[in-house]
Amino acid sequence: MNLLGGHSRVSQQRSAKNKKNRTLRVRNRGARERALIEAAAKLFADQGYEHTTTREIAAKAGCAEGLISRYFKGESGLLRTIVESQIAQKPSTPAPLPASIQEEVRRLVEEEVQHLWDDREFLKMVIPQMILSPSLGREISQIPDRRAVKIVERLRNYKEAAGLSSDELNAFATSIIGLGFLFGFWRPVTLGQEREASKRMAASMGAILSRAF
Amino acid sequence: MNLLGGHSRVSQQRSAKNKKNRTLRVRNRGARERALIEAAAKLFADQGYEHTTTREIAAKAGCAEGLISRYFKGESGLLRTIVESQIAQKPSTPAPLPASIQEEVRRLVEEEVQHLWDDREFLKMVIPQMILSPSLGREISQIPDRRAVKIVERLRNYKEAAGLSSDELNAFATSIIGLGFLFGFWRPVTLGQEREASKRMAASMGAILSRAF
Amino acid sequence: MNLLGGHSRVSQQRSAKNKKNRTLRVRNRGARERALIEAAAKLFADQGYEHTTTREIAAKAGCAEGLISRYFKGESGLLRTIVESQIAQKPSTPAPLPASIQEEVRRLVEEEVQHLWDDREFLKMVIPQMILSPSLGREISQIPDRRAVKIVERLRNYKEAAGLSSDELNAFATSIIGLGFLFGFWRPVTLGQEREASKRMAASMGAILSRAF
Amino acid sequence: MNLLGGHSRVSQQRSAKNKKNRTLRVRNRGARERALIEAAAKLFADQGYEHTTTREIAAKAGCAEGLISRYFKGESGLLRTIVESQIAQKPSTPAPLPASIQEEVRRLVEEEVQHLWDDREFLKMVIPQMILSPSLGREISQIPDRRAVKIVERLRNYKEAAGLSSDELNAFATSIIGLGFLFGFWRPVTLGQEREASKRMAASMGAILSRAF
DNA sequence: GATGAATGAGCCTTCATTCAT
DNA sequence: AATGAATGAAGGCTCATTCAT
Repeated sequence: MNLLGGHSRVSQQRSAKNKKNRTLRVRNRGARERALIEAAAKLFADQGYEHTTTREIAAKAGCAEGLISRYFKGESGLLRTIVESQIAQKPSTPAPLPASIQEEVRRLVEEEVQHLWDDREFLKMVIPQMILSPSLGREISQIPDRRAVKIVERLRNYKEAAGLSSDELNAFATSIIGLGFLFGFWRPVTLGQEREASKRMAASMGAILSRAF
Repeated sequence: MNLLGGHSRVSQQRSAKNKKNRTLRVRNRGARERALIEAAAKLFADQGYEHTTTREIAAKAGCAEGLISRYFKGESGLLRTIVESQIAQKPSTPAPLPASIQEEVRRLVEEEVQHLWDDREFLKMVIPQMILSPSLGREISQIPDRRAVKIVERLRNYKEAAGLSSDELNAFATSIIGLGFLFGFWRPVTLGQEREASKRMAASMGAILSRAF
Repeated sequence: MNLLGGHSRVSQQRSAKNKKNRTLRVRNRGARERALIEAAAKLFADQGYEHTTTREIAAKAGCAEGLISRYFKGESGLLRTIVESQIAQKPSTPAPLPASIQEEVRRLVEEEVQHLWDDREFLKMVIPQMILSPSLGREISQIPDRRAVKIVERLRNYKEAAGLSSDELNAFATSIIGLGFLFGFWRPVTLGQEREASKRMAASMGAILSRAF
Repeated sequence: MNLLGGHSRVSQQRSAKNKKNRTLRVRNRGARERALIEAAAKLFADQGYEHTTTREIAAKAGCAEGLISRYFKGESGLLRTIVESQIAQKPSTPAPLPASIQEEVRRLVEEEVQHLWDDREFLKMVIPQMILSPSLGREISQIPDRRAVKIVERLRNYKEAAGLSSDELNAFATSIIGLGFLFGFWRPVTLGQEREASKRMAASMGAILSRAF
């Protein structure tokens, strides 16, 4: 009941009983945002974005549900924030070049497998959204494409790479990335193959590919 | 029989028990089930299972919403029915063996690319669910695994295949399937790469792989 | 937990316990719509549109909240429906013409006062919305404008009306409507004047106006 | 002093108790209060009280949201402050009496129309609340009632007014106020009639009314 | 004193399922 | 057998207020 006698829809004066057993408030926006992002990323990966409620995210992050809307403009904004920060991620320092291209190919395959496995939480989270939204897919494709460019550059350091045209080299690098996806993420995570078996298969295939030179 | 035109298993179970008025009833029920399956498969692929309402499915199929619960025990049963019928699908007739293993490898890659492209609607539909449900992933992994076995069998017809161990051959076949997935589905559909570019990359890679022998 | 192991956001299978103590379902869409309209009109008038929750409307109408969205496209659609049906209302049968224009003026004022009093629930409901939305105001202004035209027509039946120009006659009729609004609605309902006092004032003013001829 | 520039009663109460640093503090607090009142009055009139958030008010006033609770005991207190200051408003200096009562009646109508037009922002703000709260309506009705008394007093200066009883005179004055409301606020602001057309209608009606004497 | 981060109750809406017709 | 009206349990979001800083 407000000033004018009407029932206010929103302003129900918080009664005295709420003063007790209230959680201590902390003021730290940055930490709250990070907690929400972390909680959401985990839940999105585990249950899927569609099955994750803002209630769950807030509970896991230990803060109020309303902050999701306020900080990220809604649940979808939270997803977008996570995706964008992942896309913007800086590349790691490159490994030293092995002596032979065969060695390098094997190493690349192994590295990609590991990399995709490390990113599995992110992939589980975004793949359903990529399928729904072509534009998101295109945005995310920057990640493997940039990696492919890096691989081509590395392979060009070996004289044997001269035997392949630019397009072939590009297809080769893209395929290495793809095999990383396949054996690092797709088969172990999505198809449920045992991870060690996946890695062995990848290593076999790396060895076979290295013979292309 | 393709996914979207497949006979529903439910309709086959039920068709026997209607003794009277059989022709009419069977035709009606079967037709309705097929209409629902077809409508659902299209909508699930386009909008995702999570964003497809039973209302939409019924509207597109031209029948009442309640039938989804009645025939398929709910929306999820409809998805299950579709997935199961796809898994149970009979393999198509194999192509004749080319003269050289190089030719065969190139052909296999191309065939896989085409195959995964043809199945893109199904994949778009199930991938988000596979990520959510390891058991579904394991079930679906039967499909590529059976194909890999077939590929191994075919490659064994060439003497050059003897140079690879059984594990290597298996990894090789699995990788071919994976490249089919990569260039037939993943890159064109999910990452938004132009389909022809994807096919060219796949052909390049097929050529490179064929040199492994 | 659904088919795929994920938690469905919406499809929580209704457990068996709900089968008991469920209200009997009646299938009568028209009656439901009318009940909702009636309940909403009353609540909107009493508490204001902004302070009326769909929960309250549904409870008062004795049906499920979701129907408001389904039938009227939301709470606002319910308001729109009510307003439109009021605007479209057929005019009542006109009273017989009194012998003198003086009598007619007094009668008109009285009639308008009564009319606006009768419509007070509707006015209480729409006025806040009219103030918010100019377009709604313009739409609703059709009601008094049509009434003013009718009044002008009636007055033209008396030779004394010839003493007023068309504009004057129009202003006169509009003022009669306005006095009806003033003493029939505004003062008794909004300013809290005692209704009988309002009516007496209106009668006084009617008498004074009648001397204009 | 106009509504939107009026001194807050709260600020005057508080201004005394700050002994130290008075000038600065008083100026700041008073200025903030005035800024909040001004911002709120504008927003309440434009969007309605119900649709105005404290966030918006604070943003427009250029100060912190929390001050609304602190200074005015919440958003509703802000509205109450505005309304009370308007009700308490001093009457303006009366115009000189024209030679004829006819002239005076025409002048009064015109004056009222202008007056209600000037107050339109205030009316847009309070009308929805008046409809919700009879007590607020009664409080606000002081404003037109006091004006009606003033009009009666003025009319009594003319001998022609003696032809009307006290009640009639009162009804006449109240009707003039009502026509001011009708043509100065209701029709142009709420019904969307063009303002000049409203004024012309009012002038016509003023002329007609003046013939009552 | 002033700020604005944080709270959390409550709102409208959606939608799979049920069941009277 | 088929329909679609009705249900009701969440879900995301808003926003006045509180209170740590």
